[in-house]
Amino acid sequence: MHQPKNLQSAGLKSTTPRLKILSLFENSKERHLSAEGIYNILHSSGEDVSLATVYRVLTQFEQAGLLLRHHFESEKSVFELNLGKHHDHIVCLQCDHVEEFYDTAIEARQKKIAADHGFTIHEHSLYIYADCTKRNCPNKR
Amino acid sequence: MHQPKNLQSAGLKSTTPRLKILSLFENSKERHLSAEGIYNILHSSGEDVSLATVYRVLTQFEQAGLLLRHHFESEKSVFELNLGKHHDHIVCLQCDHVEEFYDTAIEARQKKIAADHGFTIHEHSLYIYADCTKRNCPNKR
DNA sequence: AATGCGAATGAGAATGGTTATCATTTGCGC
DNA sequence: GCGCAAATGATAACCATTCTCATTCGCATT
Repeated sequence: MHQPKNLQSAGLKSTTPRLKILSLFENSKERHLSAEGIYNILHSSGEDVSLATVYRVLTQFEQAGLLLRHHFESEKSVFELNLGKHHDHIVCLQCDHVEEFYDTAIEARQKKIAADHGFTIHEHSLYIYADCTKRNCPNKR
Repeated sequence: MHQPKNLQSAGLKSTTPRLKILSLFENSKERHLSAEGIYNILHSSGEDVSLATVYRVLTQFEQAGLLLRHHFESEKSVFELNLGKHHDHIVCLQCDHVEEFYDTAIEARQKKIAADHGFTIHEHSLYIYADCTKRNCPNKR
């Protein structure tokens, strides 16, 4: 019940722009997309959605729990489908490729550290910035 | 040799704006400051430094290794003196207070995870967003 | 201490990502 | 099919940050 399959169960009317953007996230092979990226993809496939609407829809989807927003080192926000499983990210500095990981030990340490400092964790973000040049860097920039 | 005491050893002329900003970081009790914050502090103490200069100096200091730049959840960059000891951050969502920590286990796990994925770590950022309301939240917003 | 020159600064314009405004259009219950 | 609230598109506005360019300053050299 963390990620509703359709828009109405998220309390959102099913409109053309929303459906297009949602299906983009579900079908694109790149899980992590920016507003501008989405706008460009839609326009290059002949779908006209205004940039303002892209931003509005992304924010709504985030609030509805459909999407997660990330702030990597670039200035723009990046979004991914919220599949309900928390994970952290490795971001390639060469090609912007993003890989996901989850580590029980890190999660546990964080909880303990926050507790030791008297805090209650709300959320956290862990981004590892790295080079994947020795591997097959998929989309060199 | 990681954090030069003065500007010339960092290859920077010692000018009034640079000296003021550096001493602000060295003397202010809040280690983490934004460009706007610095501008405001300087102006309320009668020191006139233009906002453009604040931004320029912060960027130069960062490149010289004097300062570290962080992107917390707010849209603006936050800086702190680079004392040469890496650490991560807990950011209070109530009052923006920042606390630092360092955990050997987390560092080790990160290195291992990156290696397992075939990456070479360049750097990483770990921010824990939390509530310190149960403690004495110093500057309620 | 006066000179000169490249670097630094200030004021304000410009930029890039994102949000707000408002007239027009659309989804959808009746 | 009607009607109205909600959603959209076009564009202006916003905010943090960077750029431009004329003026000023640090500092090495006389």
